[in-house]
Amino acid sequence: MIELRQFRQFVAVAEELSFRRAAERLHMAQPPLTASIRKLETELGTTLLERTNRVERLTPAGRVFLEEARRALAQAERAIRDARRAGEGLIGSLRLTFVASSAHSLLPQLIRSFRARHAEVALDLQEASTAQQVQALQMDRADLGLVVLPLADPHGLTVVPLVRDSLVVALPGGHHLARRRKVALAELSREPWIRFPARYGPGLHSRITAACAAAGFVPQVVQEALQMETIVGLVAAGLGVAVVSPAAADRERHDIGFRPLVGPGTPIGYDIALAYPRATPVVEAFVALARSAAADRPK
Amino acid sequence: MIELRQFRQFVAVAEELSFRRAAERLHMAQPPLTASIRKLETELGTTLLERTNRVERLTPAGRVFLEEARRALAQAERAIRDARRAGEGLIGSLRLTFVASSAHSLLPQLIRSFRARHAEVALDLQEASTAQQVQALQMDRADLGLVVLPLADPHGLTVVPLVRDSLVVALPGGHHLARRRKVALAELSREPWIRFPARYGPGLHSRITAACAAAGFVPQVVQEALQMETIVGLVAAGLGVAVVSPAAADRERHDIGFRPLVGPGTPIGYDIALAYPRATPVVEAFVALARSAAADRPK
DNA sequence: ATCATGCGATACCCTGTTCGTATCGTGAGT
DNA sequence: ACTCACGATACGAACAGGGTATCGCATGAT
Repeated sequence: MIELRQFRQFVAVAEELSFRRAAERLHMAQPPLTASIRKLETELGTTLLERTNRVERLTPAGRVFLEEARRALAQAERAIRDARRAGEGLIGSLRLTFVASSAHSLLPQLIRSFRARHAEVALDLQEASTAQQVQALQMDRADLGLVVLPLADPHGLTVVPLVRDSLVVALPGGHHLARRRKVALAELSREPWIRFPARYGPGLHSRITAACAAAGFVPQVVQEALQMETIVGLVAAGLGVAVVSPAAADRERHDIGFRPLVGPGTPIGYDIALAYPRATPVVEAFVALARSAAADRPK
Repeated sequence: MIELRQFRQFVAVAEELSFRRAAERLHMAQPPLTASIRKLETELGTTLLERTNRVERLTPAGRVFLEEARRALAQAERAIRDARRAGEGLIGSLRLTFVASSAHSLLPQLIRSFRARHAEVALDLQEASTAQQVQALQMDRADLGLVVLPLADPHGLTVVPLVRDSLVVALPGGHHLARRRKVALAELSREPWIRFPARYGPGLHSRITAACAAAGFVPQVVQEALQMETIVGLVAAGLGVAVVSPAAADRERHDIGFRPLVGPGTPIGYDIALAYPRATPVVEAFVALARSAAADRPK
């Protein structure tokens, strides 16, 4: 059976047109090279070199073989290189799902730094609720999910908590609660609420609703809005208060204030985590990157 | 260094998803196969298979490597196959030159039968005088030439005589020489001649001129013509006689006759031969074919 | 729960191949 | 004619690849 070694050896001889120089290039002695080429010719059933006392030229078969052998060597190289790069997560694809609430702060940052280092990984991004993501991950329709904890059924999934966001309440300027350093959830029981619709980020939505129920009230929602900008605007206009992720606090202005929201004593928070069914190199690379990004991030 | 054997082994394992079955397919025992794949993974610096107790699936790197390895194997196969076929003269190219006088009888027949057996050989046909061909062959501008003997300077060329054509003289119907079985060249000394122009087949042209000189006369050329049809027509019309190759005798009609031309006793002939500087497989195949075609051919 | 089955991993040995060293034969250039 | 350079040949040593026997372990059946 003909091996790549013989390809490499023949290419060297063909390019040098000298057994001696080719042997040098291959870091081997000349006699075994001669023998190897001879064996190759026998196996091919044709002569590749026109020999006199020295190598004169290639035969037509030699010219054909040289060209095709070079291609084969290049393709073998490519196979090896690509496998290595795939092993390092440098090429391949990543089907990443994410909760809507991460789309405005955490996700863009992660995507940017991942793209910078793994430009050749094809990213397939898909927004989905945490429950949908768990299903997708378990059914091999996604590789990695950015979810809100806790997971109802984390069976077969590795879960890596990334950041704990404490919720904040957005208050209109001059609101009586705005004088406080922090606001208890129960204090919002009689305030008019502005919320994201439930279908947009059901995980976070239901967490808040559950927390309110635990505090003994049902939020009085006077308005729903999809865009963070809209919500902030409505709050600033005095229509009501809004419980939002701290990412929204970037939009601090004179006519709106953000205050930490606390439950019975402790901040009301929600954990964002990465979940995946199998640790492929690409997944591991992304997780490692996300971990360090999360560590850098001020709580 | 990674070898094709490892490619083949991995492809087998990846396709069977079982070391045992793959080993069977490869006609080897399972333990060395396991060891070989392990070594491959070490050399690649990445794992290719997800193993539990058995082979579960390919890793992303494994999928990449499988695809690229298949391509590499296919390319290696192609290299081997093409080298073999080139060695048998089944692929490649042939730069064939030929004298104009062969273009109407011998050449087409050779080309046809060569093409039938060597369809994938690229034929590069070029008409040239014998002297030009000799030069082209010696300067590696042609691989094989169909020439008229003798060669002035056959240095470095192998010459294979193919056929000896005896010249014939074409006579108008009713011409006084038409009653003869054969005609001596000297008898044409006072006849009006119709000839090919000298630039069209100088080899044969000069042979005839030389033969006339040896017979003590210079042909009285009343008309030159390029096409065999034209010459035959002019002879039939009684304008003169023409010395032509016997291939023209196919055009025998009631108003024209063809008679063998003899010198002092012997037929005046000319030898057509193949000449080549190097015996490549394609050249050898063509020469072998031409020899057997010439042998079959009635003199 | 226990046991049988099947698969891959490990341990060990052997054979064939491949490479290195030494040397020879032979054309080409001086 | 002689020398030089190159490829071919001969032979020995090291190694890698493959074979056999066996183990550990997960899965599925009883």
